[in-house]
Amino acid sequence: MKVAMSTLGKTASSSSYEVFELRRGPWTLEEDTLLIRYISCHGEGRWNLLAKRSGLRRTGKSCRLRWLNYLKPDVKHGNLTPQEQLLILELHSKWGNRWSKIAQHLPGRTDNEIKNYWRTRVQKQARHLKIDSNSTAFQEVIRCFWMPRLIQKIQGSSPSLAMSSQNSNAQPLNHANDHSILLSPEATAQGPFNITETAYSLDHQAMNSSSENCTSPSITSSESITISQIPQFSGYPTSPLHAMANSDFNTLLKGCSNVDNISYDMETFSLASVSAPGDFENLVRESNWIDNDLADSFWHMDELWQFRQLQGRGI
DNA sequence: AAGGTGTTCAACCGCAGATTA
DNA sequence: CTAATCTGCGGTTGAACACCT
Repeated sequence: MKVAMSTLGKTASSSSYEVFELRRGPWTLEEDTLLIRYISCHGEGRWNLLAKRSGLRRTGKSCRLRWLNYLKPDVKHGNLTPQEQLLILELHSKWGNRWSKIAQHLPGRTDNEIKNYWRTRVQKQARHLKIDSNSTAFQEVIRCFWMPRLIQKIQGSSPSLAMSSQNSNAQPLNHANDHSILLSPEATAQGPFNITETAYSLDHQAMNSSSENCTSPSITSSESITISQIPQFSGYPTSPLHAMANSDFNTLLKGCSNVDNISYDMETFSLASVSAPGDFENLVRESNWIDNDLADSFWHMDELWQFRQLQGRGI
């Protein structure tokens, strides 16, 4: 798959018109190696120069994309965790398709990956339900069914989340604008999404019934944070996160990433405000899509990535 | 087993704003 | 100041794979 430089129009620098062909399409192992080597010697940035000097027959754009989305060491490969999915849903409700902005709050995840997740998973469900993914109705579905399920999943996979933040081993997270987050030393060391020791206390019964009456989980807060310390959410309607704004769940999410500038609208939150339209409740229950398609949709890409890494090293 | 259909995600494209000469 | 170039973003595409009939 090759394309002559002259066909690229504006993309190609006018000063760089040369008589060689640019490669397109999937990157080969050799190209990856070349790019990694070049960047390890010269650093990233100045992509057009990099493309010329590295010997890669690629545009600077293509090199940049390959590096940022795939080769960069801190890029996470593999399935999005329920925590990450939850954060994406919440941030998308606030910012819309601002993928790069959302990605900034999911360390190791790229805007491309988040965009793909949204289009392939979230929008797919909207299509199944025959509603516009940008509609208020679909937002309701996400808020009342999907998010609580993800929260359940998070809870289920991390029994220790129920532990109180009063854990004697807890220590303050190094978080610029937050003096309230308490994480165990292990959790802190594990990185932003390993929050198993984060204070997290929810009313299980309310949680379990959330998909039936669409009432967001009621809170049995251990009050490790005060309302004044909780950032204010001003985005689209209240969500399970809003519902839990007075709980340690905020601690959980904040532990997930740098969401300092997110604003939680505590003033507008009330349990009454999160009741769901019955139509969607039935629709969603009948289609049974949440459990099957979303919360449980985990793949096994980690192994593939590790395999590729080994290949790259010639192992 | 084979062909058709659906899904995923890496990569491309066009555009706009930022930077540089 | 202006034009050229670079960079980053969001939308879209298409190859590869999975699933279904």
